[in-house]
Amino acid sequence: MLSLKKYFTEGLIQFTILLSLIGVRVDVDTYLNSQLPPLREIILGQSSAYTQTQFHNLRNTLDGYGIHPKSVDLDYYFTARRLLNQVRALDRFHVPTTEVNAWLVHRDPEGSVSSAQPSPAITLENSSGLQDGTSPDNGVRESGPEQGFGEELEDLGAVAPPGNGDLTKEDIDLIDILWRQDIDLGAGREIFDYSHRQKESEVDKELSDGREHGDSWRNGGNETLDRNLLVDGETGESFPAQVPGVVDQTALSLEECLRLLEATFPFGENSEFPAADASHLNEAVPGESESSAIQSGLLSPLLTETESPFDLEQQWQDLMSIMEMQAMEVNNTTAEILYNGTNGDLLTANYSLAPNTPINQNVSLHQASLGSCTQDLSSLFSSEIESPSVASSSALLQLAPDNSTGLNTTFGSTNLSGIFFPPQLNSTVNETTGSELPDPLGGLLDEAMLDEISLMDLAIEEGFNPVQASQLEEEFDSDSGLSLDSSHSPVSFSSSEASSSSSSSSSSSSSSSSSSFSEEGAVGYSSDSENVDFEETEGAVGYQPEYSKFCRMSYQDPSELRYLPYLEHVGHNHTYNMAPESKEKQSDFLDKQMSRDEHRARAMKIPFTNDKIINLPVEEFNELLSKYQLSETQLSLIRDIRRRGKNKMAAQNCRKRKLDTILNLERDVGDLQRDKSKLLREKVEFLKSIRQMKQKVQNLYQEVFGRLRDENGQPYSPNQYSLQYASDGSVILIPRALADQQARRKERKQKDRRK
DNA sequence: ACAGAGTGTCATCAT
DNA sequence: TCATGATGACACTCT
Repeated sequence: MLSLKKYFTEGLIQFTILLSLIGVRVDVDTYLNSQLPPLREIILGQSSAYTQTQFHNLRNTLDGYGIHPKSVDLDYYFTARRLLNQVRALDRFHVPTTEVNAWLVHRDPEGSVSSAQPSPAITLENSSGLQDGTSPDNGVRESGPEQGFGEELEDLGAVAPPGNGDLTKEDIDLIDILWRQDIDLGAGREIFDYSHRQKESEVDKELSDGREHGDSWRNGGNETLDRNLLVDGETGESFPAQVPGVVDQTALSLEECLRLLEATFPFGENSEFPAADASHLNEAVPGESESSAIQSGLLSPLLTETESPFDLEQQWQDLMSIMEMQAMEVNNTTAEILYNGTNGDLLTANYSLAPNTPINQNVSLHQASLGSCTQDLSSLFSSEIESPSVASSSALLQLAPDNSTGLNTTFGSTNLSGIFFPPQLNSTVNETTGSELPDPLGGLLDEAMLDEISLMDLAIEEGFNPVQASQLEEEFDSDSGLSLDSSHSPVSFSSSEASSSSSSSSSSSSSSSSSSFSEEGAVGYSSDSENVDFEETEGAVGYQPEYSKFCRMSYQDPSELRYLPYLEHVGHNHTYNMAPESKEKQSDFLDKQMSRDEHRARAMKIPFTNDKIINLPVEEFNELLSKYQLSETQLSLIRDIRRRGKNKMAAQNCRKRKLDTILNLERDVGDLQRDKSKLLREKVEFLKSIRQMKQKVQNLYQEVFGRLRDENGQPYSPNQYSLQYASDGSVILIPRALADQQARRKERKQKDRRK
């Protein structure tokens, strides 16, 4: 997958960028029509995990194109034919216009067309205001009242380049059919408007992105989703509102938006996800069904076979391996859904945001579809999507509790020894050992079983075989073999980072970051980034071609790239519509997501991300450094960041190893204790057995000796005679004195042997 | 207030 | 010699 990603991003996209830069008109629309007709998205929704590919944003916003890259189904890239097809279609490549979301949520106090005055954030996001010429028009038309079919076609044409064949006739016919089917439900024509769908796709994307980024998603999703969704009072079905204009829609209050959204998506009591995602969720995150499958499909074959209790270890290893295979299958399923699914909900579903995640009303679309730097893509894809290992780990984490629950349920409610060992085993043991002896094997069984089960539970709770997860991670994440740091994930930022950043004021070495805080203040991230005086930057001078490598996008103004690394934690600034205190909260929220080194890097205007600084191979790292004219202070900071970052990961590995060692020792101690008790029980058993045999021999001796008679028919005196076992197996009667003499002789021999 | 866990960081050594 | 990993020790935050 990684190679695919690299191939796609570094090869194809750059080629595309190159073509567009030299003036070849790039439009993916035909390609999409041939491979993925827009109707598919109209019917099924968004289909690709490529949610943030914003390359060519500038050019395409300029052109007013409207195809969102999410519509690109990644699966098709697996075939060379598709690649070829794509390359052939490069001259008509389409690029998303995320500004649609921006101005839709923009609250225009003037009540005019809001997109006509793009805020600085919009400008940044869209790589300048070049789209100004098109987006107001689009905005009015797309959000305008329902239009006739002819107008609709015109509208489509307006969104897409005229005459480019955005929608084939079949598509239009299908749209028409669908529209006729749904029009009685109150759905307006524009629900099938491709550009309209596209905007909703953007919203979906933002929604999913927002979920990935924590509690910031919902607000943004509300604001955008609700702009044109109303609920039928009778049926409860949601449909696009026939709102006369953008302003009216955006004039909805947040409360109204929330209400509308919740009415639109009856998520259920504690569910954030639409019902449509539930199936995916089930597929991706095996819950009851999966665990029950494991119970029936995995346990039973093991349970039905009669195995020695000493094969327990092997049994459990088998079981664990099967479960891991199941988990891998689940991961594959997850990956497929991620690539083929209707939207990015699964991403968040895998990370299982708490159903009751509080809604941050103040956080909006800021994390949605950041301007095209693949740093965002890498943070999303390399660590979550394109790296199945991470996705697998998430799936594993999801799988594990379910499995453990299922197993616990099974084991807890069932006689364990009865399950794993047929009754005859235990009964046999009991019979041979007799009633007076404890049942060593039986007790051992239960003990071993419980211990093994607890160990298994422990392994599951520890993250379901973390060793394998890390191996998988290393296998797929060849870019950085040490990418265990989950804090880099945009979803699961470490609270410690937040804490460390918040604790920076007490740290002597963090004065710069503190000052940078005060400088940056509570005005909002992106605006801050934009307000940075570029000319004052010590380093980071000049656009470097490497940007095309590291930030795979086609920004034409290099200056816009300079501070994009800072935006890896920022996302878009859609906060211009927010109250200042909301911005403050968001700023604080995002500030706390950044580590101290990230703050330092930001304060020092380091022109690339900490992730690159830390994880790039040394050759690439040095190459990267050589591309920029960095001051000594910056270089020092960069090297410190790299050292600290690597050391941080090393410390995490070290602690993990230490913990594993402790756990292994704990397990070994338990095993040894079980072995010891088992040996003790066996010893007791043998001693008892020996005692019984001695008793039997004694009884036989008495019986035989008592039956012997001399010539007079009198019994022999046990004091004068004794029975002796001859070497040939016979038994002879000899005088006691001779027997004692022989016995003494034997003792001497034994003593001599011992010496 | 305190203890303990978790984490980041530094120093140091090993590879 | 440099880069990097491993690890003990310390400081800090959070629960």
